Amino acid sequence: MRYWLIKSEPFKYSWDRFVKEGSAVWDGVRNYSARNNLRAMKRGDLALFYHSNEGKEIVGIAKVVRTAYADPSSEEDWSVVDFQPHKALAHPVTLATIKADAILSKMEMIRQSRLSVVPVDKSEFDRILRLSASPGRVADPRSS
DNA sequence: GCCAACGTTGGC
DNA sequence: GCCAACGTTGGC
Repeated sequence: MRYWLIKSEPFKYSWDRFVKEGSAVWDGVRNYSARNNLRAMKRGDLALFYHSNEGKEIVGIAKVVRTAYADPSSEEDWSVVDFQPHKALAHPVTLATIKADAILSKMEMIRQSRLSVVPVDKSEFDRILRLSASPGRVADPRSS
């Protein structure tokens, strides 16, 4: 089981709409690294759902329900993956929190800030979940 | 194969 | 609205 992070501008496609519709074809990815990440996803993998531009926070978790297939919105060699909502975060985890955290500030999403589909380590994923359980920040284990 | 020009993403 | 980072394109 692997973990990922997928980005969406809420004005284009929001978490709320994703939940309302019950599933999403993740199309429109036009970057080779992002495409390769999509292609590496397996059924059941979990992806953090991040709102870029507006919000700048992780708001929920999506689950891969269909692995990569040809993007119907393109004649070229692009891929899509189907997701279903898995769980909303009780409290969104903001970019500011991520950047201020010793573990999370090393995330690929920070290193490669423009990439819309990035891998996430299990330790990072677990920490996001912990932070999302309560409002505000949770003490960094390394600093205690 | 190099690199300048340009477009896009996304944070600020 | 600006700009940094980075990917892509195309001339040479």
